Amino acid sequence: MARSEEAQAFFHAVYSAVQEIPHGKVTSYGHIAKLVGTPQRPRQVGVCLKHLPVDPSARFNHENVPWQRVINAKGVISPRSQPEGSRSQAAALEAEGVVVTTGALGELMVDFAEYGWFPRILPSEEGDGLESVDSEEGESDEE
DNA sequence: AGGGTGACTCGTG
DNA sequence: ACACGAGCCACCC
Repeated sequence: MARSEEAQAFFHAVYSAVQEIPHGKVTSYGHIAKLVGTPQRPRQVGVCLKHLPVDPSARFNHENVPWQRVINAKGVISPRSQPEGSRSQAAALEAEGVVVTTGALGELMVDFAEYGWFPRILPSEEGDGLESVDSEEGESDEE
């Protein structure tokens, strides 16, 4: 294996958590990090998605992991080295009914109040089952 | 083998 | 409200 078993477990946990995001909803890198029990590593969550295999035969790949449903804490589709990346993410989200708006600076944004998925994280799940309670959140912000 | 980069966040000033 | 700095750590020179 190229990666340490520890890192591999992290990748696995992240991909599994992302698969829990409901169709037509979005969450943040930071929230995924909390779901897998490593709240101080939202950045590594980005690394995992960046390296998500395209190859359909891989255990986790672009087809079975809804990578497009993860955006940053500001409600913006994170800019990449390649502009097309964020564009295709926006397209993938719109394809499942998510409205993506364009800000003054060209940022591709999603309204968390409308599409956000931020289930409460129970202490007993931390770094273990990584299952989550899907409570209808009353996230109020963004405007 | 060593250092820079980045699909992030949060605390400060 | 915006700019920085620190923490994080797998990848890629």
